[in-house]
Amino acid sequence: MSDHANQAHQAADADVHYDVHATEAKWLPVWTELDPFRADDASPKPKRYALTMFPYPSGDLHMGHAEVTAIHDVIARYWRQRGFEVMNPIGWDSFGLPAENAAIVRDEHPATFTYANIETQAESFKRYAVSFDWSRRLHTSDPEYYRWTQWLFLRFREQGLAYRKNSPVNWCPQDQTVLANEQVVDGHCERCGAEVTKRELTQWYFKITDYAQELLDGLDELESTWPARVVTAQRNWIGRSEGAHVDFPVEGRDEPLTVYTTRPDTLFGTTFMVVAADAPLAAELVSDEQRPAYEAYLAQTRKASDIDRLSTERPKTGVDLGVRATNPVTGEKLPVYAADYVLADYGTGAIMAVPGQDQRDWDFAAAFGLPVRRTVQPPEGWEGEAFTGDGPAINSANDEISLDGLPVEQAKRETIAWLESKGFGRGTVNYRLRDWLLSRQRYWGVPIPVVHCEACGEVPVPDDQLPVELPELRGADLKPKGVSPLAAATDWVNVDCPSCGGPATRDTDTMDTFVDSSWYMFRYCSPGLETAPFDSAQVNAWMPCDVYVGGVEHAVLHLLYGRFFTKVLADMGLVDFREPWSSQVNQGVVINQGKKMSKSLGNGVNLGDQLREFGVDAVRLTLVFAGPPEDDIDWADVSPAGSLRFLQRAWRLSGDVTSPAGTAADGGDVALRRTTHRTVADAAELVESRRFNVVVARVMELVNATRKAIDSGPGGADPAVREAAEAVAVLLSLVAPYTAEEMWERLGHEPTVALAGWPEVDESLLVEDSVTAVVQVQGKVRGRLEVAPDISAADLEALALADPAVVRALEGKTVRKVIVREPKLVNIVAS
RNA sequence: GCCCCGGUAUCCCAAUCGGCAGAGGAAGCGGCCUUAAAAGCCGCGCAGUGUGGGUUCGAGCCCCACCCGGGGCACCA
Repeated sequence: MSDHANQAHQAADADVHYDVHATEAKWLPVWTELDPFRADDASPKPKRYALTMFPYPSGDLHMGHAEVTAIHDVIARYWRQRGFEVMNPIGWDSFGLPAENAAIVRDEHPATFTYANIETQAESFKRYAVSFDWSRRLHTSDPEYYRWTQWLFLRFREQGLAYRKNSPVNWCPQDQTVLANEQVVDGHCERCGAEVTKRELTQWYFKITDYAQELLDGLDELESTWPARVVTAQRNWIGRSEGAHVDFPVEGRDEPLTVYTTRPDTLFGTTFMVVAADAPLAAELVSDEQRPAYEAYLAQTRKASDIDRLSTERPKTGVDLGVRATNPVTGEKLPVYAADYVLADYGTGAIMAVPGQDQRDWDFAAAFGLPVRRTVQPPEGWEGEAFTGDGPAINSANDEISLDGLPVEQAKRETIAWLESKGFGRGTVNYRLRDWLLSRQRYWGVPIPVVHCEACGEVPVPDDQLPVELPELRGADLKPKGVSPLAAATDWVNVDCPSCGGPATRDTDTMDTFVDSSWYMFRYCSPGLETAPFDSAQVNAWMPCDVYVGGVEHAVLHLLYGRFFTKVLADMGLVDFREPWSSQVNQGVVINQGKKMSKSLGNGVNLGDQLREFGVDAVRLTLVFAGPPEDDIDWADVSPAGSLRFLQRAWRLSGDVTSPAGTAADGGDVALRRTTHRTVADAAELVESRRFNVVVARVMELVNATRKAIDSGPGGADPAVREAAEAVAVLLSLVAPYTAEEMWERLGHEPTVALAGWPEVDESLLVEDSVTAVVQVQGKVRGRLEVAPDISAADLEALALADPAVVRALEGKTVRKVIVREPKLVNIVAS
């Protein structure tokens, strides 16, 4: 056992120390018995919903869990003290790959590993004294939960919001599954880090793009209550751009070649066209003569990884498709190329190339010896290649329209109007956001509740047959084979078609686990409900969540998907709000010695060790006090030992109070009473504005002031001392529940301090009877005056000018100007 | 390359409206207590706020440029 814990345990002089671990052991069962954190749906109190991102059950809790829940719990416990009915639920995001991979290695079932970890984490959360409502606990891998995930999927499908399509998708060769766009980071699998390749597969998608504009617009309202970086990340991700679709007739083809451009004003400068090599369109357009060359190029493109494709340094490659398109504005015949620098799944998969105004097109033109025609006048002395800035249009006129001389924005508008009037194109809004690829070729997830029948095609599993439960597979059965492990469970796969009764097979993919976590906050509002995913009335009563606390790594994935689900549910009439989380807090990460904790660096800090050494309260206090919640915490910079010392100091106050419980504070030492009331008032404001570290600092001040009052002031019998100590206990209950409870008991009260209520602030004690006014001459402090807080500007100016030090400073000078900011400052300008 | 956030004492961090740069903690130093140490208690703060300009009676805070750190986007037409 460590030195610190030893000292705490010995408690030889009981007035100085309390036994941290004995205190934890004492109160935990009492709280379990009292069950003070169960949220009452029927409560008449105003409701608050405090949500923390539910954990994935990987081993035991670590420092990251400790930080997020410590911060989150301050808010939940504060609201409770303020008289709100608080729902603070907990559950587990318990489907997912790590358990499946572990099951393969250990020849087990993923559930064994998963549920064992959940139990471990649950016990740890309880010891960590998080004020969760355990009665609402859920696990996304429970059939009772995923039944409703399937139900929601079917509702989405009915509305055309879940559909199957064949297209090139991101494929992780390591995990042997497809990935959503959001799960590919710099060309690598977000989860395992393997280089992602492309495969052409038929997959399930959610049509999140239908909501692109609303998801973007909704961010305007969230801007003031969500972290700026999350809002920015989502805006970037959605990537709205405004431009036009332009139709280029193609010789020998009825359909025109339609491109998307954000620069319709540069249409006159188009000197060639490019189609994404891997777009079906390219294969359609290519001439017979060029087909072999195209196919060779395509094969080469397919081999290139996203890493290569993402490199902007890479030389431009492509192949002439052997067809000609006509520029609608000039009538010119333009060559059409296939190239890999154009993306198949953005816009129309084809572009009009304007080398004069686009560097990528310039590079391609240079590589293929294609002409350049500038349509925007570059500034004097321009030595660059493509010019993308603003300037007057040039070389942009035909018999019907002239853009020459117009600035870019105006030229765009004119061009779009002309295109629309001629039927050659139209103004368009485009988004970077793609539909959400939700199917996965893995086992430990929600089975997609669809049956494929030769006669009937795609048939949804009827609601009354839900859930479609996972077949029992374990160990080697789960090994990635490129097709879902479910496909091998033939008894499970082969079913009668729900529609015609003929032979059919189940869909063998499972859902992305982000589907599970897109609606769990709704389920918490009516967790046991067996007839629907949630009770709309309860959901509308509790939601949207008043605060959502979690890591910023979910800025675009989970947080965007959850918003999307909410909007769909609102459109289905199931909820009456359109954003699930009205405010959000992102905590930083806990690092050590300037670096991320890792096994290879050997700088890991184990939460269990810290709790054994310093106790729950000291660790929680350290995490909250370290700095603003969103800042990273370097464990080497903070002092859990210092936190423990402070808690002992606070606790000791409760033993030095000699007045009986219930003593009225009136008549107590006014100076201490002022400090107490000021601290309580400030603490409320600071919690509301999420400056938890400052709250702790203010409580430390109050503890110091109370100590002073006991030792060298009015003494422990003064009623103000009791008032202060009780305030300390309540304020500390937000961060250090064990210490606060112990103090509360020693002060003669019944448990639990968590429901003691926020101390009432006496406004009259917040008004000071005098304030210090600073007198400056030329901005330098020359004197101080004790004045009444309501002193008039004229009186303060007169006092200031009469101050001897000021008079001295003004000798030989003429007063030019006097700025008075009563009651705190006077600045005299003189020369 | 573009966009966002941040640089305050040895360290972590405070500083509502532009108004005395310091609330709190860590480390350090000194004292009391102690046979001694630990713990406890008391005391000790001349950094002018990354750099250079500007606005202002007055700038950590506002404006401009730059440096450093962190994050997002990036062949998305």
